Amino acid sequence: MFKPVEEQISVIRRGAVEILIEDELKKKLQKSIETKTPLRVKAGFDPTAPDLHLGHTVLLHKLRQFQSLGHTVLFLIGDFTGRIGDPTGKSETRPPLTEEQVKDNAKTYQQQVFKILDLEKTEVVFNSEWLNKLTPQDVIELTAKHTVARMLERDDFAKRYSAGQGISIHEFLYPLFQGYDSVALKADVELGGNDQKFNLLVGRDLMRSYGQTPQVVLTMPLLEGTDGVQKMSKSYGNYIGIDEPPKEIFGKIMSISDDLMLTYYELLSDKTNEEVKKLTEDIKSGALHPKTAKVNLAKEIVARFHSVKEAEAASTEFENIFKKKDLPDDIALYKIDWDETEKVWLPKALCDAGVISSSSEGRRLIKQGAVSVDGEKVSDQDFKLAKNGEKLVKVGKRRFIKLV
RNA sequence: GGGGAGAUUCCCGAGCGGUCAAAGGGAGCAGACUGUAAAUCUGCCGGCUUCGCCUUCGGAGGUUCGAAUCCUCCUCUCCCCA
Repeated sequence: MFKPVEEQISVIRRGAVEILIEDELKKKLQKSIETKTPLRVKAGFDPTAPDLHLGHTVLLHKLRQFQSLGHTVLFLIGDFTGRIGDPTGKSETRPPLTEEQVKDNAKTYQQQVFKILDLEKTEVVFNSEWLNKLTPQDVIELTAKHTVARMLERDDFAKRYSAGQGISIHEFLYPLFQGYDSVALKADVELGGNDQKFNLLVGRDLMRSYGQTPQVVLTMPLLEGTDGVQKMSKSYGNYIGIDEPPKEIFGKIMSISDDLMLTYYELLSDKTNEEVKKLTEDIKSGALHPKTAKVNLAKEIVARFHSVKEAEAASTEFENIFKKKDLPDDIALYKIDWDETEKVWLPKALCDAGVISSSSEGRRLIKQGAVSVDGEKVSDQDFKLAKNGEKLVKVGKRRFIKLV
């Protein structure tokens, strides 16, 4: 039922930043084959953000690969930590989530996650199950297993400490609790983003302290967002959500830089290593046009979360709008609230319609020559629309609205 | 407990009491170009029917003709000493 160790390893290794320690993983795999027992592969998720984006899927893909190899995924929802509220982001203190919210989020999570994961081979677990049961005594025992100096080894702690930024005590507890999760679950492997490396290693130490065989740690790179600068995150507004409409996903992928596209291929595509390598070379040599490669990537991703049909449709429409400068299929209609004069200042109307955020923005856009009504460019900032049937207004290249 | 430093527009980060809606960078938006919503270049980037007006610089007061800039108190953060 299980493939040979080397074969499994090559799949597992793909795209990973690090595997600590690979030899241990081999041993675990060997044992799993001998005992016909699947490995328990753990990955933790924060219940504060129920909307998954492509960044999350990097990890999910790796989990899926484990499942394809016959192993069991422990999908851990960190509801305990979520309910405490993580103030790491100093600018805005996250309010603690209620039990209700956590449950709702968890549900949404699962709906999305199983677009990628195999339901049959997944155990969904909540860490409040065991963390809530810890007594102060237990917590002290847990904290006694680690030192402040070691905590400060963690990169971001070290940086913040020397930069004079605050570190709350409970932040020290998170790695410990996360590690304790591994103890409670008797995990064989834990996956995480590269930024999680420290926490994952704490898990190894703790398991050893509790007399278990330490988990193997596998880290995956963080996916950069559409800006190509920061990691993909909802709060940076540079994310591509897997629940977004086909057109959005397609468009957003088309907006990433050609360089970033290659990274996306590596981390998100189902193409094999060899295929990705060839594609990279072909782009470099000019044999393959980067746009073509990007279109293919966009289609692949859209198809994954929607369907091949919708991916094709999104692709066609993209070409129509940006190449042939056609109109999209479905343009929103907004009914203007006409006054007695039956005229309305265009920026105001666009603002009311929600196309732009203020009439000042409308003025600016007109000044920049970005607005057209029924194909005619508007140049007068005071342009007034008369009540005269349906008007098609275009703002910039990709914002359309019909005004009535 | 004592002594210092700081809180600025989406983010980072400048800011002589007037010329500050506030430098610069990033993000974002637009235009040109193009091979795409890539890259590059240029412009915009608080609000208001805008050659003017209104609201912003942690909060509340105060000093001034005038404050993001000075004073007082408050809240929060950081550092050093204990």
